[in-house]
Amino acid sequence: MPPTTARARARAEITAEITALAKEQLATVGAAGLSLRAVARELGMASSAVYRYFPSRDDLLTRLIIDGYDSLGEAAERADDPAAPPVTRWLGVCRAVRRWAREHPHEYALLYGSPVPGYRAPRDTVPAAIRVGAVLGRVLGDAARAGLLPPATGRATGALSPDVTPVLGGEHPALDDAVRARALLAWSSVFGTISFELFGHFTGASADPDAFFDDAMRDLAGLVGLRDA
Amino acid sequence: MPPTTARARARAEITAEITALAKEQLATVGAAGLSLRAVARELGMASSAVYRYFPSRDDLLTRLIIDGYDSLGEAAERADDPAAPPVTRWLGVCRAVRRWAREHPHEYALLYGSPVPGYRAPRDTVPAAIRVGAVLGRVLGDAARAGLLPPATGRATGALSPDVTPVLGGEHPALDDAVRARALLAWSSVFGTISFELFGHFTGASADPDAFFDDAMRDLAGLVGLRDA
DNA sequence: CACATCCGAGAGCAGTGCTCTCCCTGAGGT
DNA sequence: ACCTCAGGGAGAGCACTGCTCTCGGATGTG
Repeated sequence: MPPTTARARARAEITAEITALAKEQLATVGAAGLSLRAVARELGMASSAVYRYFPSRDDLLTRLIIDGYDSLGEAAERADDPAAPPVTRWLGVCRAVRRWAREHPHEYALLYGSPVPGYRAPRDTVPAAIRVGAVLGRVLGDAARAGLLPPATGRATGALSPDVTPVLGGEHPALDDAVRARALLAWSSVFGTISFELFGHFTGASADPDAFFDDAMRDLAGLVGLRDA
Repeated sequence: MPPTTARARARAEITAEITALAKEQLATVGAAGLSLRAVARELGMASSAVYRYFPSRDDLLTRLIIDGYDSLGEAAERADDPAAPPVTRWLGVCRAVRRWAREHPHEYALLYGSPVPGYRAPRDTVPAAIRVGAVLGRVLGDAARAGLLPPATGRATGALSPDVTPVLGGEHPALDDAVRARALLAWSSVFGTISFELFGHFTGASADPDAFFDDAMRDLAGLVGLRDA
């Protein structure tokens, strides 16, 4: 259902122009430097006019955040080859995430860095945010179903909410809370390593960042119990 | 050598007052909301006068960053009981870091969140930043020297810079690059987990965050080869 | 005492997010 | 065909920011 009325068409178009320009500005000056007035200026319209499309700067940011999650999620999905063995898949997805992060550092910082001041992520961002995690979760679930996961230890700690089950591989005898908890740990670890690298906490620590990252991701795969063949 | 001249005394005092007030403001409104003018106002002085003490807002931030690293580092050091077994020590330090992070969320975000826009951390922050890592490194080194680490695998990938050796346990036959790399991974994972929790990426995922964190940290300890007894 | 330095205050510049008011255009209903 | 009324643009304005510059007064040093 493309917007039939000319008004709606124009509105959608201008909204897209604004977000595109904002994304450009985000990529160059970062989230904190993103200025509504600047995009308006560059777009040749009064700053007040932009408010017809985005009620506030935070709403623009929310748009960018959602788009960012989607862009990252898509990159992860595209990088995943369901036919490949588990560890290979895991590594491939991790590499894709890292690659995306290095190509879009400001966007990455917006997603996984400090929350924007006084800004609470609205619920709308959740579905997009889950996409990346879901890819890793699928790798885990597929491995379980292929019998490539060690038997569950049964050390269910009750630390996890049942809500995460579907996104972390789904139900399977080899997937108990302990495994899922380790998957969650691995997930946050992936972003921890990437963040550390991107935000400069590793500067001077690794001589070969690519090799270090690959080794680390393989270790994480091993932590959650993934193995090939 | 306390500053004898009254001028220097007053200067140090006012500098301290400014940082204290800035820290307060940081704790309430966050780094992005930190306003030099507000500090000046609350201090009863003209905004321009503050610039006599801090050439720019970023310099104030640098001060807060260094203090933050030191505060966190001290918390970690105080939490470490060198007499305890390795995993206990590891867990204790991790818990202290998490505790500090939860008590100082904005300060934590300033240290480990997105880098401040257009702001490059000066070299001064490095020594303070290393303190936390050094505590974990010491736990690793002590474990190695106590013979509580599995023998090195010898899978030296050359991914690490030799600069990290001293801070990651020092020289020891049980500490090769593979172990150190895993320690570095564990380090970033600790902060990845805490960041995810603090920045809301775990919301709804863990029913018992404390238990989840402890389990995760224990898993990480196992990953680097730590074990008790 | 004289000189130099330090340091506070005020005005001012350029920029920000956001609001309010005014006005015109275009779409929908009668 | 007309009238109405929402949609959307422009401009002025408010309160705020970081930062600079200039002007005096206080303070320490030769």
